[in-house]
Amino acid sequence: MPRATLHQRHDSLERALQLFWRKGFHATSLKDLERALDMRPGSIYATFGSKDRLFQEALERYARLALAELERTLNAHDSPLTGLAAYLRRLGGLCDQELPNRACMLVKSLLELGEREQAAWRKAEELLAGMEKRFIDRFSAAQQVGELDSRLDPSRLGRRLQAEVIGLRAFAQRDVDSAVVHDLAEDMALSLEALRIDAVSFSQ
Amino acid sequence: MPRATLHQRHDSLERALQLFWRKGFHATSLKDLERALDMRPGSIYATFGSKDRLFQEALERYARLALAELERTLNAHDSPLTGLAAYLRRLGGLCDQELPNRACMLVKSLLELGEREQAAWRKAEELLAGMEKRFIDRFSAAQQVGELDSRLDPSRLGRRLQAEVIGLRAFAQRDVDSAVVHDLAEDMALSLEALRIDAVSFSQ
DNA sequence: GATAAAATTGAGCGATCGCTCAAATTGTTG
DNA sequence: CAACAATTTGAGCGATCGCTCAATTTTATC
Repeated sequence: MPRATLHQRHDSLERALQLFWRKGFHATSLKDLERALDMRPGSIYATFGSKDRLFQEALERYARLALAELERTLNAHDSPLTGLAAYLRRLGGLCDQELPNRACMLVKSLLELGEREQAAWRKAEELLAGMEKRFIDRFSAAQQVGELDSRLDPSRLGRRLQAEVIGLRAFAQRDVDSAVVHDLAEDMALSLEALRIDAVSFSQ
Repeated sequence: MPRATLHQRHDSLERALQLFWRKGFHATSLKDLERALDMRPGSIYATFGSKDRLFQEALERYARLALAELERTLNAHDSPLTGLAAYLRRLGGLCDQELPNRACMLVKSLLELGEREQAAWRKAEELLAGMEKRFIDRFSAAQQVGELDSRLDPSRLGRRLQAEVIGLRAFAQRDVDSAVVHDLAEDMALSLEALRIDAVSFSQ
C-alpha cells in the first residue's frame, strides 16, 4: 500500500511545515513534532532522517506551495504588471487569513539560521533566489509586451519587488490593524502599477 | 567605584547585544554568553536577572543606538525627505560594514520570538513602533516645510518606509553582492525623493 | 590590618535537548 | 497459520539547556 504511506508522509510533512513556520527551527522541539505528527521519535527518524533534514523538506514544500500560489495569481491576469500588483494586494489580506505566521517562512529561516545550520540556510537562500527569478521574469515579460519602459532593469525591479514583499510580510508580523496592512499592500501595488508605460501618473 | 562598575555593565551589555544580534535568542546559549562576557553564570544572573531580561536590555540598547544613528543622519540634512533618503542610502552600505548581522535585530526578534517569550516580543514591537513614529514625524515635517503633497498620509508613508527598510535589510541578509544591495537602496531612495513636490519626475 | 559588605565563582541541579536501538507490532507472503 | 520483512514503539542515552547558591574572593570603611 504505497499510496497510503505516501499520503501519510505528505500529511506529516504538512504538519511539520505548519509547526516550523509558526515557531521557527530552534523553538520547535522533537517533542512538539512527535505531538503534531502523532509519531514516535523512531518513526520520525526512519522517515525523515533528522530534525534538520525534516526542516529542509518543510522549507522545500513551503516554497513549492508559495510559488504555485504566485503562479496562480500571475496566470489570472494577462498583464504581467497587473499580475504582480494583484499578488501584492493578495498579501494585503495576510492578517485576515489564519496562517501559522504572517512572515515568509523562507525569510524567517534566513534570519534565524546560522552557520550551524548551513545546509538549511543555503536551502532557504536558494528557494528565495527562485522566487526572485520569477519576479524578474515577469518584469522582462512586461517589457516584451510593451507595458514597461525597456530602459529599466528587470533584475533591479524584481529584487525591489522581493524586498517589498519581504518588508510587507515582516511588517504584518507586527501588532497592527488588518487595515494598515491592506493600505500598505495597496500603496506598494499602486507604485508597481505606476511603472506601466501608458499609465496616468499619480503621486501615490 | 560605581563608574567602573557601570562601564563594565555597559561593556557586557554591548557584548551580549552583538551575540544576540548575530545568533538570535534561542541559538545563543548561556555558555556563549559566559564566554563573550567573560563572566560566570552567577555574575550574569546577579547583574541581569535572566537570559530573557538580558535579551530585553540588549534590544533596548540596540534600538537606542539605531534611533541615535537615524537621528544623526536626519539632522545632517535640512530637508526631511533628503534626510530619509540619505538614511536609505546609508543602509545600502550594509554589506560593506562588519556587523553582527545585516538584518535589523528588532525584526529578527519579531520573527523569531513566540508566545513563550511574550515580554521580549512586546519590547521589540514597542521599539519598532518608536522607529515608525520617527519616520511619520519626518513626513509630517516634510509637509509643513512644503516639500510633500499635503494630501498624502504621513502615517501611510512612514509605515511604507519602515516596510522598505525592513525589506532592504532582510534582503541584504541573502547571499548577494554588495552592489546589488547598494542598487536596491538607491532605487528605494529615488522613489522616496520622487515624492518631493517640486521634483522633476523620472520613472526610476 | 581587621571587619563587614559586595561581588564573583563554579560545581552541579533538574529539565529538556536531539537522537538511538532492542523489542514489539504490523503487514506481506506462501 | 507460519514465517519473514517492514514498520513502529518508547525507554532512555549522553549532551546541553537555563539557572542556583554555598563558598570564595574582592572591595570599601575605619
